[in-house]
Amino acid sequence: MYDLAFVRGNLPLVEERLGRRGIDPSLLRGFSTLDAERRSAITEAETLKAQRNALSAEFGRLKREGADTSLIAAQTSALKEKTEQLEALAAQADQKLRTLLESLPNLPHPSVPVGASEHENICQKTWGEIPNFDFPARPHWEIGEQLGILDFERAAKISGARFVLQLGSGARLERALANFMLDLHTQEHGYVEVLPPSLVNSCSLFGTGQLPKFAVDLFHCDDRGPYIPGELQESDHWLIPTAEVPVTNIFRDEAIDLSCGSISFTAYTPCFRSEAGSYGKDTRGMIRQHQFQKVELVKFTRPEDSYAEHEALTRHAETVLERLGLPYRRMLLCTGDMGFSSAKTYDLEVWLPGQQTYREISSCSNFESFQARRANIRYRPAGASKAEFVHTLNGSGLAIGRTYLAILENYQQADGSVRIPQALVPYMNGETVITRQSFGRAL
RNA sequence: GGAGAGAUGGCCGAGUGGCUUAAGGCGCACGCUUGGAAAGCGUGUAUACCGCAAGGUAUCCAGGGUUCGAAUCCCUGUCUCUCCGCCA
Repeated sequence: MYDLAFVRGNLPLVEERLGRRGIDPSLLRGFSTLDAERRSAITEAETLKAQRNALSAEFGRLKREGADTSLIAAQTSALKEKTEQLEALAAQADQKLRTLLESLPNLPHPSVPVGASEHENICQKTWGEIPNFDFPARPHWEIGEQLGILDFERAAKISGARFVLQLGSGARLERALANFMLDLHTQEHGYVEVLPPSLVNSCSLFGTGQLPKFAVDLFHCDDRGPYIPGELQESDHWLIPTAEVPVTNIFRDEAIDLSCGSISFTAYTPCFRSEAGSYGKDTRGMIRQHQFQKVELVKFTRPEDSYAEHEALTRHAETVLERLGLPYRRMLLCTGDMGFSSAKTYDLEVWLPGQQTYREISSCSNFESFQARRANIRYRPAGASKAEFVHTLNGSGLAIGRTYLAILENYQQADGSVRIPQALVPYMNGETVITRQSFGRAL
């Protein structure tokens, strides 16, 4: 969400930047009228209220003196009616204005290339050697199922499509990755580990920008009744689509201390996504699941630090891939491919030999003050009397499921076994290769 | 799930219909005092919105209601605490 006064004072700029995102600037056409309507209604209503307050004080004085008060009582009653009408008018205009502003995506940073789709993203770097196998590279679902560590059929029986059951060394690999990533970020990159709730209320989802527009992408619990579109509650429950939501909302409605620099959190959580609208896409394997686990990086920074922190955070995510020896490239997303709340995003894409393609494994964004304004997260700049909105950033560091399958595909061997990257061996209790294993399945 | 008690400024806490945006204390900031510090004394200390400004409006958990007038009375909701039940 943008600052009202900023939009008012910079309408052409806002329209131009929205245009870059492919948003029709005529959306803002009603802004000026609505803004004027709102302001005049507020001014009038407040003038009347001031009169009413003065009369009420007078009433109290007369009452104490035992004088007649019937005239003033009648006057205030009449004023009250008029005031209420004007207030309703102001509230209506305010609501419309708010709805308009809340529906607009963040303005792209000037360094973001203009483009309509992912095809216009810019590759900024590539890292690592693409493996050259002397046997046909297989996709992870074949590798995992043959090793007995991934079971998609039974997961479908238990829960339905887009779930996976991990077993034995396969389950352990997931845990090893989580621990490896958390240790790296806490011990070498200065993040504080947090373990947030996996269910959040709708106010939190509004704060990070998922609500009200993207409700269909989320799982909603009906323990407090159905979701009424647009209604924000503090007591309903949604499954988190990413740890970004609970972690960014840690400081919702607070003023935090950034005098010593940024605050950095890392969190390992499950993530739940409805994947509505992705029917038939990535149906095989564990690329696109209703549930996956992710280690997330979140930063709260002063505005002047946020772009340097964005580069740092992205490097932190890249370091995970480099330590694991997984080839990747860094893409600077164009305006048309960025998420709703982001001002600038880098995607990290890992090489998947089984599919001969790069796939997104991390998305690192600077939201500037967009989320902070929605979630009301502020800080007091040194020497300033007024609190300002912080900048928030986050990135996957990394999505575990996709890291997992990248390891299966990049470290596969001719005999179907999978080597464990050196950095993970200590987390695998010394295991260096995953070989075929069975767990009660008739072989 | 049942019963009860609460929610007031950065913090503690007073306040049961008008003189309360809110006593008092703590904290913090500035000044005086001091060789320096502490103590002491004094002054100040929320946010948002409207307004060119003077100033005004709103906010005592949230939303409704009663009233000429609500922090205060009524209703609903949320959260916290205590006890009981159930439970990893």
